[in-house]
Amino acid sequence: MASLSANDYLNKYFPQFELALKEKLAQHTSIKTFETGELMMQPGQYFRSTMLVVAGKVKLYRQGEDGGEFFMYYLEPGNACALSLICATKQETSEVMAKAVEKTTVLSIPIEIMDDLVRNYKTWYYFTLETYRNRFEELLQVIDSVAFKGLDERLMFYLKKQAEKLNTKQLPLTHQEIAADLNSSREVISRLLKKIEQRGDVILHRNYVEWLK
Amino acid sequence: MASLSANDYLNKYFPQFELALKEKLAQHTSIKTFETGELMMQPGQYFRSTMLVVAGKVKLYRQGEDGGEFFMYYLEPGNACALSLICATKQETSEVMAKAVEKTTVLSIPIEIMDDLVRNYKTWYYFTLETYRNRFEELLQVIDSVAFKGLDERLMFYLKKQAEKLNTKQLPLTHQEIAADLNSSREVISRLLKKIEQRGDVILHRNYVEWLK
DNA sequence: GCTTATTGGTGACTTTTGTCACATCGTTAA
DNA sequence: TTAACGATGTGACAAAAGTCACCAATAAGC
Repeated sequence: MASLSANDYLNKYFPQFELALKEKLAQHTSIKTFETGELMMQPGQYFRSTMLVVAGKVKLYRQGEDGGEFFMYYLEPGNACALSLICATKQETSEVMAKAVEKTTVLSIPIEIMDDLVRNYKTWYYFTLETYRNRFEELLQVIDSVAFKGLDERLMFYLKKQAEKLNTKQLPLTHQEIAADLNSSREVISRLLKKIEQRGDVILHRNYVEWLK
Repeated sequence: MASLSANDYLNKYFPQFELALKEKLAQHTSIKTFETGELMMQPGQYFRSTMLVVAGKVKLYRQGEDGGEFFMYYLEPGNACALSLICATKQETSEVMAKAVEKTTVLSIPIEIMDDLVRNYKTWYYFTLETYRNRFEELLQVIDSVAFKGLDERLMFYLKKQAEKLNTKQLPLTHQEIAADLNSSREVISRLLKKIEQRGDVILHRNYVEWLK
């Protein structure tokens, strides 16, 4: 695949941006890529730029003091990292981990032009609001599932979200990985998956789970 | 107490706003009050204005399908509701409950002038960013405590936050109320509080808990 | 005063979740 | 081919949290 220019990416994944904004961004952004598994962001790190995802997939998760993980949500092409929008502007540090789960490409926007963008490009301003709102709501959903539901329901919620985001019924997840994302243990997840399989909502295979709904 | 004008409130609780912004707001906002216990916002409701809290205290919490509650955070004078900033702009509905826990006064800003504010008043723009960031971080802390900690630690975290926000060591909370906020049950909370008392971190009284740290 | 409602305490039990120990089955690399 | 490793299954047990039943102390109303 021939590599695309910033302008190509903007046209494809950010069509709602006004023309002048796309031109401005094309002039000032640089394209960065991350390999599968590469850490893009970690607690305590400062931002010097904000990032628009244009290829791949980024996993955002919280890290517990004991080293445990807790999955929050994915970012896909067309998304921006809400935290980098905030932190870049205010020069504060991040509180979450971001990891590329596929080879990922981002447009890197230097913080110097953020002020200009928000002030002079209406579609940028709406985009940032939209971004905040979407991430906020995803966090609220995560809170819901942890606060009000048992592990079995959380697991269903998790699998459903994976099927939607990965856009396939064959979820390439081991029980161990699922357990890590839900901050639980492998055995418990295995048992719950069995129960869900007996109910007919999934079929279990080696190295993947088939989602039937 | 003689009632204050919008301008008085702005000078007192939003001193960082530039002069022109304060004048603008004073012209266009109305003052609203809510009685203790009054519901200010509930899921499914549309916003026609955004609110700046200038007196009292507002409790934000999530409501589960089963009717359970789950405390998120308080808003105090000087705070704005992040959700109302977003929702008002986008004319979408709220996902959380907000309740006045004291007699509360807010400045109500009509959505019509929001665009103008963000575009023409730098201090407003920074204020909204700050608001988003703070609420986001509070949510992350809540997620941390639910995802990684047992109920005993969550209880400590909760009491600590109450002591800070209510600015007193005598926390006016019954065990039943605490249980509701943490979406647990009264007996469990009673037992954990006893344990914490034996450790010397609190003293239990009727209708209040004395925080010793 | 007396009655009643609210608040808090406690034991016994169940359910959910986590942990440990091991077994099994595929896959992969030497 | 065989040893090693990773993924999964499973039983036994422990710990955490929720539930039920009931009691005692305090406060509020009549």
